[in-house]
Amino acid sequence: MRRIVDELRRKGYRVTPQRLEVVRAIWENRAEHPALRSLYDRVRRRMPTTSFSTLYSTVMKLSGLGYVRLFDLSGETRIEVNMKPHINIVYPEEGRVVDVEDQELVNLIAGRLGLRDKDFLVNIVIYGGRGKGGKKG
Amino acid sequence: MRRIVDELRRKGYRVTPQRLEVVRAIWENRAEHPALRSLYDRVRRRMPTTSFSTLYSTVMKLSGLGYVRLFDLSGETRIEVNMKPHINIVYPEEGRVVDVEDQELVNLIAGRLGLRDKDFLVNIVIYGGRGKGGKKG
DNA sequence: GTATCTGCAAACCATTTGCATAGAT
DNA sequence: ATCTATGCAAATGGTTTGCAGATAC
Repeated sequence: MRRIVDELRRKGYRVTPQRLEVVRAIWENRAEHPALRSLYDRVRRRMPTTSFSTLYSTVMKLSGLGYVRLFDLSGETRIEVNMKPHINIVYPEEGRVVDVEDQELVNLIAGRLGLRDKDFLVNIVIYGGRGKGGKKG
Repeated sequence: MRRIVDELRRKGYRVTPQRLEVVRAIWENRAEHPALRSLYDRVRRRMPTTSFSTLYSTVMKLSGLGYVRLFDLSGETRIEVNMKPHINIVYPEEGRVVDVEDQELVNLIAGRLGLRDKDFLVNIVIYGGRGKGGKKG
């Protein structure tokens, strides 16, 4: 968090109020893996002079530096801050993503599938009831 | 496959040449979990008088009936035909999705996370090398 | 015969890009 | 002073929708 900001500065990137607020919002809302647009709403509450462009370029920078990971869910880009291989339970119908702390299971999966030295994320997508209606998961 | 077509007819949906070819293309290319657009290209090779609209509405129908499942990968909608809980290894950088047949591991995960009666899919997303560059996974 | 399907074209909408100005260092 | 960041506004691109004419039943 502060580490990220320092690292940015160290790498020659500039730390602007907008950027600072984007990083802060990502950090504070990391549990819900927010979509870019909902993150944007949050950021604007505290720093109204932030454009989506700025948020976007900041997120891309963080992703490129490996501080953040992006994945799609139902047509939106969502943010994952936990960079360690771990498990997410995904409820596409509700747009909800829940972190599961079970390193033992992660290791077990990695061992079983030969992912020992791989950088990976386990998304377990839970489909609603009957298989009716739902679109993209 | 033929089952699907019969089922469609039984439910009062009409089986047109275009629709037939869409179902066929989905089935034949199921292993690569094609994106809608690439599926469309395939369909047009055999049945040039098919619009994207038609493909789209057919896929949505199949999804609604529970014959097919849709998920996002790097901004595209991709198709999953295997409706049983199973494991997909996803390589977002290459846009590749590989089915893994390991029912034992699936059961193990389900047991461990209490997903016994849930309808789910395990997507294991493999991130490329350094964490640089890559965008959405 | 008629309710559904097809295909064209337009709408949608999150994302992505270009560029002139502002600002961090 | 310099070089990166900001924000506006336009472009992109896959998806989604509306509707008049065509077609499976």
